[in-house]
Amino acid sequence: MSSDSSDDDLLRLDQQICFSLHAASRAFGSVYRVVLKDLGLTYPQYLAMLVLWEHGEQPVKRLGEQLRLDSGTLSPLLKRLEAAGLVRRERSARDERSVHVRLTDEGAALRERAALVPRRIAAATGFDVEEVRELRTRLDRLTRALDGADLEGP
Amino acid sequence: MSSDSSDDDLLRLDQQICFSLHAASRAFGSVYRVVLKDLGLTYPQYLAMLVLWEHGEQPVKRLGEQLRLDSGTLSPLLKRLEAAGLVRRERSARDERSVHVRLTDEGAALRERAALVPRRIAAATGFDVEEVRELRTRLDRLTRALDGADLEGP
DNA sequence: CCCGATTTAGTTGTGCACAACTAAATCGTG
DNA sequence: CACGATTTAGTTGTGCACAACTAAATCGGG
Repeated sequence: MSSDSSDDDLLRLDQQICFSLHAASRAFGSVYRVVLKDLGLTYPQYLAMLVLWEHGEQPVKRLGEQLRLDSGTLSPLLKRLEAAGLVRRERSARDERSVHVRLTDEGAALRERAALVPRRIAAATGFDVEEVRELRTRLDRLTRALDGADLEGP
Repeated sequence: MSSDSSDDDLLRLDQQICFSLHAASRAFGSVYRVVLKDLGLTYPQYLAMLVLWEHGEQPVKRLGEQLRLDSGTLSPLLKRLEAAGLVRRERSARDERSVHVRLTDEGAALRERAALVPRRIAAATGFDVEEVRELRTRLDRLTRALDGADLEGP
């Protein structure tokens, strides 16, 4: 990093970095909201369903690790999915601390209709597969760096 | 895009794209939350202050355009900034529909302490200036594409 | 075996995002 | 000028994110 930038320059640059990410994330959310509307899912609910469709029944804990969400977010979200009849939650008999989440028949069936979603999203981005892959790689590296940052004073 | 990908492949790929962005945005939020804590600002409040520091007094409408936020989000956020003594809101005399937001002396003074924030964030990312610039360019292009998407069915 | 530490979900409270709506001021056209 | 259309903030309701906390089950060292 160039050490001759003024703090004022950095304040502007800084705005653009964090803000671009923030804006892109919300723009994605808007597009998903429209596309997911007739599935009756929100964007975070769709992410949870993706994990369940791919990996099947699992405890809340593991779902949270894959989604990077804690129980404070997942518990009410899963309750809503259960109320919608898409999943069931059951305390494990072996370890009564953990709650296993599994798809209902209806939840599993929804996968068929969800299969149309990715193409519509991909079309909306206008990005090709290679470009998306590179962007994803950078974002994942960024996430890992941010997660591991120690944030000592300047 | 290759047309020989199965819908199942796309469901997985799709998860990774939207999810990477979602995760990166939240990871950024976490880092900002820690760094901004002793300024008494949240991440979105900091974004609003950045705009005010750079462009000065302006109506809620224009603030919303720059932040891509509507009044439903901005009104309570600005109320909290006002309660914290950082901004004042006043109905315009010329057009009483619009409310002008301006920094208080305290709000303007906070800029000095905020000047330390960008370097700490930049350090946490581990990205160099050029890499950040390229990532920002891609994200902005993505946001524009998503904003302009018409979302016709497949 | 026992009791403190750990693990796992859930609850509570705060704040952001956004859709849908209301209220009031202003604009524009006949 | 009158009056409907538009603009601008604000309000309400839903859902997500996360910190801080609680409750209950399990684990493990003495």
